[in-house]
Amino acid sequence: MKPSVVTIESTGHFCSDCAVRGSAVCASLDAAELRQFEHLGRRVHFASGETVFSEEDITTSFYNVLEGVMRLYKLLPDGRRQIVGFALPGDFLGMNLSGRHNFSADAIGAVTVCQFAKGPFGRFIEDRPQLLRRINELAIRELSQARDHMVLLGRRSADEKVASFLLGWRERLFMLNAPSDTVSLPMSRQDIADYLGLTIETVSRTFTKLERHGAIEIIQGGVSLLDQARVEALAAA
Amino acid sequence: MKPSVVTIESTGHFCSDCAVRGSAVCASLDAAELRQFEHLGRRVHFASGETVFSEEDITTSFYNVLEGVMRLYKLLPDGRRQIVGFALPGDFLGMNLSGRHNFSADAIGAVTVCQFAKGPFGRFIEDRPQLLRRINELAIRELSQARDHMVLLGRRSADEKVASFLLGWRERLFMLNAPSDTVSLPMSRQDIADYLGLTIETVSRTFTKLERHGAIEIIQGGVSLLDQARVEALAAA
DNA sequence: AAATGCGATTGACCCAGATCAATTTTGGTC
DNA sequence: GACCAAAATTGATCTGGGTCAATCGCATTT
Repeated sequence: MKPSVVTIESTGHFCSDCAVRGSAVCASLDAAELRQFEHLGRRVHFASGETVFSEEDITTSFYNVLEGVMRLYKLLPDGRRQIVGFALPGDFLGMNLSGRHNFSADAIGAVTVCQFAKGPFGRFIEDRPQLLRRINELAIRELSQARDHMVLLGRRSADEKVASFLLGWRERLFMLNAPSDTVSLPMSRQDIADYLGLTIETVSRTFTKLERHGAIEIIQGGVSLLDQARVEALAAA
Repeated sequence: MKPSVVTIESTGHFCSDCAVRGSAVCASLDAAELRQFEHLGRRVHFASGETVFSEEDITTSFYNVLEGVMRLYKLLPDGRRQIVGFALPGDFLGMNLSGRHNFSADAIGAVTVCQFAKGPFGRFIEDRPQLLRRINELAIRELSQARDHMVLLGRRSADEKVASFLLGWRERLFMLNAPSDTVSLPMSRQDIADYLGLTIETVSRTFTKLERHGAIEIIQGGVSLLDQARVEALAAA
């Protein structure tokens, strides 16, 4: 979907009371640095379905997700799509070598990001190895997740893929805030399919199968984990 | 395979005439720093099939590949294997967050690495942001490769997987040294299968098919690219 | 409350790639 | 150069998940 209305808030927000203060890149900054940092970023809102940046776009900004969920994906020339990850509040996007993004990102539901212009942000990092170290840390974590996902894509069955996805997603939501055995799934079945390397039909059938076996209950906007042990068994660690 | 004979050379080597001087982490160091750096690493040899480190091992060292090829892989409890990458000279291994490796690595053929103890290396980085930046650069490059590989694993057909693999591997060898349309494949068919998320039979059949179509010739220890355009077409970039 | 439209589900059928099972080729080794 | 073991190839068959094609829900609009 193409961008339509983007809202930019210029003022009125402070890093010190930012929701992702503790988990994002900025976690590595002290109070004084944070005040300077504040002037670098601006909050930007995206409506559901809007594209935040596209693969092969020149990188002009870095983004810190504040609210909402984004899908990160790559397309093949013939339209096949692979979702390489979902971004949640606290995730940092935009790192690259070539000066171009190497995946596209769009909003699933309403999204707020903290946007940093590349130049000023780069200069700010320059003499703050702490921040660089933090960014490195995030990159290494993502790398580890990426490798786990390769195992899933290359070597797991459809049942295992869906079960691991549910557990992994639940875990990520848990890390953020809401402890809950009802797992909210803001993304579409097609998104899940493109994340797991399956078709939408297979994802749907697998959900239904899990429900028939009493492992989950499919509810509005998500699922309820009824029998976590069973789902874990299916995920086959 | 378990470690058997590991040869350690304590002296007699200098970073300044190291084969990977220009491409590895050390590329970010100046002559003076290089002399200090020299004392941190030691060259270690591994014989074919030996394991350099295993997943879940406590990280005690970082490694810089100097010579040879390594397979990097993860295993599922039931033995299914996914190769998450191949390491070539210049590659840097061992970065992680948890203090444990998140994949295993073993030698394909004879391998020489430059091994750094975690502590001293960490301290050396401490006040050298240049080096940290270099490591970050390498991590980001790997992340980009990992995402490309997710697309391959999740959304490409067997033919496309094999064709892209051949082109990608040829490209990596090209970057290193030997410009050549004969592509050396030091890894086994099983390794290729576990890298591409296929079975050994499918890899073998696809090679044969490519050969029948005149796109490649299967030779001792590799293949010869006869019709690169055709292979590229199959890879469907 | 009927109409619309899109996401999700379900069913019927198919096929790419897995599995199972022999060979064949290659590389050592005595 | 005969022998053996491991790797690779090839063939026959099977099947998990894809493809094609209807519905089925709902939420939104009129």
